[in-house]
Amino acid sequence: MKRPGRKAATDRSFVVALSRGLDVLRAFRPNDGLLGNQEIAARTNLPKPTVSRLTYTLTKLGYLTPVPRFEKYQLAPSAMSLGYAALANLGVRHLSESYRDEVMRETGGAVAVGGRDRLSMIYFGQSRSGLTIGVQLDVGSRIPIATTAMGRAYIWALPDDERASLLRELREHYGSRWPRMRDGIERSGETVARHGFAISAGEWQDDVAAVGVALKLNDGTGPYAFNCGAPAFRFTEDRLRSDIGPRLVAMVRSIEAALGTVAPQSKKEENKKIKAGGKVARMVERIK
Amino acid sequence: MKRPGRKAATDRSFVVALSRGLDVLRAFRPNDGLLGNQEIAARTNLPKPTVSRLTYTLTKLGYLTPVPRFEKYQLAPSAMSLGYAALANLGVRHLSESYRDEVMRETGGAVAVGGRDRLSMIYFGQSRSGLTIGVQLDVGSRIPIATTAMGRAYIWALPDDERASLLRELREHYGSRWPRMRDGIERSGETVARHGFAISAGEWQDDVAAVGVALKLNDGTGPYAFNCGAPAFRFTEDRLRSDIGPRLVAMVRSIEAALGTVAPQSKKEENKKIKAGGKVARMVERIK
DNA sequence: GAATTTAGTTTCGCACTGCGGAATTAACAA
DNA sequence: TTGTTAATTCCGCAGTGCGAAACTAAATTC
Repeated sequence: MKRPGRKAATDRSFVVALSRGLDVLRAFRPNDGLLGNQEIAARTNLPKPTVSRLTYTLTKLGYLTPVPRFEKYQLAPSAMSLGYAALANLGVRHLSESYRDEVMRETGGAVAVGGRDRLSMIYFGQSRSGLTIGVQLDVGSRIPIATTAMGRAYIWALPDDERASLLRELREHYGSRWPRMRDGIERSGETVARHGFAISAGEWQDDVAAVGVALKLNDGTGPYAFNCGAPAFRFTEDRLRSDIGPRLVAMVRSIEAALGTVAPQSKKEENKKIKAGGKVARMVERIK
Repeated sequence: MKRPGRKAATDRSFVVALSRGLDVLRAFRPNDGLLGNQEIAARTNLPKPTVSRLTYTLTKLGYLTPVPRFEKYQLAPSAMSLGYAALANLGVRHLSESYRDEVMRETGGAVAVGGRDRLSMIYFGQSRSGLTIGVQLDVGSRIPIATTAMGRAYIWALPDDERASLLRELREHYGSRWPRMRDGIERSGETVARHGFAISAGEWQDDVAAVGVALKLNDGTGPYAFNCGAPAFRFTEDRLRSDIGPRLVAMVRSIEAALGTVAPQSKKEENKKIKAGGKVARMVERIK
């Protein structure tokens, strides 16, 4: 008999213990700092002894710190270092910095790049001036995909099939709130098609207005997306359309040019890509 | 027969698969961005099929992205979000920000807080002005424990037994280079005892000079450490001793006061702590 | 100060996972 | 073609990782 609570028994390459351990780490969300085994068990739906073993392992490895005073655990610095290795390797982050700074200075808005994690976009980097008060987002911050300019730009940069499955996930997640969100997403689909940027004015936080533009890479990763936002009184919807949006589009196009993302650079590369087709297809299929 | 490559078979609570999966993630270091299964296998000393399964699992979970173009993997945004949750929960980071800023302005040096991961210190947060060129360290950056001011301050804030075992690890790690490092560490032990700060002038990077001061918490986590550094021509050894060092010590004492780290706050807490003794001891013992 | 509640740990037998040596497939290079 | 290098698939089985239930230990209630 199959034990309860397992993933599909058929997938012999999926390492359940690893998945569960990472779920335990993810149970720690910003601002609830300390968690006991009990709470972790509740959040992850894992039985207590299993959680006990996983926290024990994670502690030994240095990803969790016990806080004896409260008999709870806290994420440790090691957990951080995982993430920041990721950051350092995201070329877009570094390469786009000067472009972001420039647009920030020109527009007075905060400019950021991010990528997707589940149903959120995560900030890789951002340019803020002392002026851009209000929005206090840092590297690593999450914003929802469905209601933000960055997220919507991302959605419309996805290949059709991936977009479809993302939208399905969003629908499930949001339940009754979905129709309103879908409308916003569809509207931005139009602005993306027509002008290259998505808009969200007051749809995420009612005093924040922003535009978003996606960046596609040709290495199979991404897409990523940029935004430029400010308090609503500073970025009127008109200004977003006529000034900020086009500017951000221009910025991203420049970055694309700098990255040479348009097409494989050489005959050889082109060749490689075609030949790799079979293998890649299998790879993607399996991951799907 | 025991299979090769396993941890001590006796520890029934240690989840090997989780440990290995995290090792795979850690195999990605800043600036070598893409790794294939082969390279991961080499770095982690795991057999190829095992790596295959782990990368498959991590990819499915969204921690790795396949880069089909090169048939390799890259750390994905999800990996980052783990680390960020850690950051957001480190009260010291946020609470110390204004203090750090002030010292940065007063001294012209970059001021940072960090904690330990293995044999490195990791930056949680830092204050840099436009003036502090040269040192380009970001949140998440690693610097060695043995040769930096931050690391040395940390070492001398550890309880004796933990310090001893850390020093042992360092000795093993550095081999023939150890004696020189030990000298530096010992020297800073004296300055810490006498003045409260550690110095590293040109011992990490020969054009960087810094002081470090540790912060002990009474919740059982940490310790953490602060540094204040600048190009060597700006911070002469004399100035470190007479000006920067004392200033950083004063800063950390203020932060400690603000955190109320000196003793348990209430009779009830005190009580709790004592009663918890037995359980805590067991916990620590097991983790040791 | 006994009874209850709440949180975490230990036990233990065994089902099934995760393992890894060896074979296989695939993409290139010569 | 043949050789080389890298990744995946096979597959039998050792032993890991599992989780229900029992247990311990604090904190709380009455």
